[in-house]
Amino acid sequence: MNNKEVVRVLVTIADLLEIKGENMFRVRSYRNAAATIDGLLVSLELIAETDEDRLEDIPGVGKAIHGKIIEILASGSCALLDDLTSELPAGLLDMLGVSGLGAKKVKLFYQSLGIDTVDDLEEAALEGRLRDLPKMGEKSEQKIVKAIERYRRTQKSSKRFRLDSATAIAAEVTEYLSGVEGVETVEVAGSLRRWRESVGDIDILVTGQDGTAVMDAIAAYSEVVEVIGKGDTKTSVLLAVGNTRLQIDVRFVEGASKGAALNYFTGSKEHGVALRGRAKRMGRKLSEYGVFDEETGSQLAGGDEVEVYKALGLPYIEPELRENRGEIEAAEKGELPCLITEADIRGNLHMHTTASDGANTIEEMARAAIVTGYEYIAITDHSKASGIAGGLDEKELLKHINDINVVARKLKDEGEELIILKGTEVDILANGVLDYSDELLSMLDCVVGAVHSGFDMEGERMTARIIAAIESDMLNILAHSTGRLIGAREPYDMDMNAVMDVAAEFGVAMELNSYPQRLDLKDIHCRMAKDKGLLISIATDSHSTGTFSNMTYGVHTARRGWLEKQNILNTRALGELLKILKKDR
DNA sequence: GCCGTTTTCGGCCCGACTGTTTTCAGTCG
Repeated sequence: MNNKEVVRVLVTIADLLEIKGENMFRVRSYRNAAATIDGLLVSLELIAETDEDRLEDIPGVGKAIHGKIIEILASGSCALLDDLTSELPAGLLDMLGVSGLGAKKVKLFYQSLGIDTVDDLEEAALEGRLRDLPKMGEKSEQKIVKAIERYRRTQKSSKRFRLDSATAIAAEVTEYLSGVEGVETVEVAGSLRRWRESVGDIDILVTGQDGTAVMDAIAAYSEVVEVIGKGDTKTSVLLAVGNTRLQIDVRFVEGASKGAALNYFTGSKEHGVALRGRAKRMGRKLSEYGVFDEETGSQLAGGDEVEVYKALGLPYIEPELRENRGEIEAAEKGELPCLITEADIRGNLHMHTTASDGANTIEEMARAAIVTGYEYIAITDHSKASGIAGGLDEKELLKHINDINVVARKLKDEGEELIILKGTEVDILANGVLDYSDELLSMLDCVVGAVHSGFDMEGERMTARIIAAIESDMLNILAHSTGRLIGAREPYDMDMNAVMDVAAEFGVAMELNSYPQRLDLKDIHCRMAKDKGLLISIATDSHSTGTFSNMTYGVHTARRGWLEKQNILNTRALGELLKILKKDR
C-alpha cells in the first residue's frame, strides 16, 4: 500500500462527500491531506511502522484522517469509503470527470433522473431530458454533450503532454501572440513554467493595451479546433495535436498586475492557496491583480513578481519550488535552496556512439560536446547483454577503449581541452551481477549501471538485484533507476529508499536522466537523494549529438527536487570528479 | 475536518466565465 493508493482513497472520499452535499470545508480537508501526501518524500507505511503518531505531523492530517490512513494502510480501504460507495454508484465519479460538471450537477442528475453513468447522461442530454431541471437549459445540454466527447477522447489517449512537446507548442503560440497589436509581453506560466514532468494544459499570460484583441487573436489561431470559453480577459481553446487535443488558457492583465498575475497563473494551485491564506493573515489580499491592503484597498505590489513575494514578507521563490511542499516555510526561515543552474554543469556522463546504438561516432559526440561547452564527457556504450542495442562484448570493448584514446589524442593535438572518459553503460543482469568482469570494469573511468531487462520482476527481487549491483562496488552511477517512460511504461517495482541507502554507503551516484520521456529520477526522488547525501549525475543519455540540449529538462527537474550545485556530480571540476569516480581505489 | 505570533471556536483564497437568471450559483484554475 503506497502513498499513491492512500491519496486515491482520500480523493475518492472527498469526491463522494461532495456529491453527497457534505460541508465543503470537510471535503477540502480530505483534498488538502491528499495533496500533501502526494508530495511527501517518505512512505506513509514507513512512518506508521516507526512512529504512528508522527502521521499527525503531516500538515492537514489531524486525528480523523490519521485514523483513516491507518485503516487504508492495513486494508486498502476504510469504513467511511465503504459506506460512501455502498450509498453512491461508482459511475458518479466518472461523471465528475466530465469538464463543466461538478458535484452539484452530478447530484442533481442522479437524484432527479437516476442518472449514474456518463453514457446515461449523454443519452439524457441528447433526448432533451435535462433542460427542465432547475438552472438547466438547452445550451447546457449541448455543452454537456460536447464535454462528454472531449472526456471520451482524453480517456482514449493519455491526456498529459510531455515537457518537450508542450514546450515546442508553447513557443509557437507565444510567438503568434507576440505579434498581436498592442501586446507588450507574453509569458508561459502554469505547470510548464514550473517544469513539471508532464503538463495537462498550457497557460499563457499576456500584458498590453487591449485585452479583447488578444482574446480574438487566440480564438482565431489556425490550430484551434474548439473555443471552450471566451471573455474579456480570459480565453480557453483546444488545439489539435495529432489526434488528441491540448488546452491553452490565455489570460490578459495590464502591466501593473503582471507580477501578481504571473504568480497566480504559474501556480501551483496549492502554492497559491497557501500564499493567499498568508496574505489574509497579514491583513492583505492577494489576487491576480496584486497585493492589496485589506483596510484601504491600496495596492502594495503587483507589477513585479519579486515585489509580490516581498509584500508577503517572503524572498522570491523559484517557480520549480512552488508545489506547497515546504517552500513557503523554508522561505520564511531564509532556508530556500540555492538551485542549480545549467551554467553550473561542466560535463555529461552518459552517452552512446555508433559502437553500440548511437547515431554518431566518438569524434562527432566529442566535437558536439566541445560546442556545448562541456569540460568532460563519458562515452558509455552498452554492454553485451543488450544485444538489441548493439552492446559490446569484451573484445569489442577493448577496441572501443583504444578508439576513444585515439580521438582523445587527436583533439588534444588540435588544442582542444575536452577530456573524454572511457565508460560503459553496463547491464545489471537479472541476478544482480554486472555484465563485464571486475577486471574489465577496472580499466574504465566511469561505470554507469542500468537495468535493461526483466522490468516486470517482483519488487523484492528487483530491489535485491539493484542492491547487489551496487554492492559489487564497481558502479559509479546507477542510471535511470526506475525505468519508467512517462505515459508509456510504469516504473518498475523497487524499494527506492533501500536502494538509496545502499548507494549512499557505497558512494554510488544516482542518475537524473534528462531524456524528456524518462526524467528518471523524478523530482521527489531527487529530494530524497539530497536528504540522504547522495550525488546526482544529470546526464542526457544521448544517442546523437542533437540531444545534448535535453540537459535543460534534467536541470529543471533537479531544481524541482531542491538540488543545489554541490548535490550534482557533473558540476565538479575534473580533478574532483576523477577522485569521486575512483572511490579512493 | 483542520488549525492557531489574535483564536481550542470560528474561521477556512480569489476572481473569470457561463448559463440561467432578474441577481447569482456552479465550475474552473
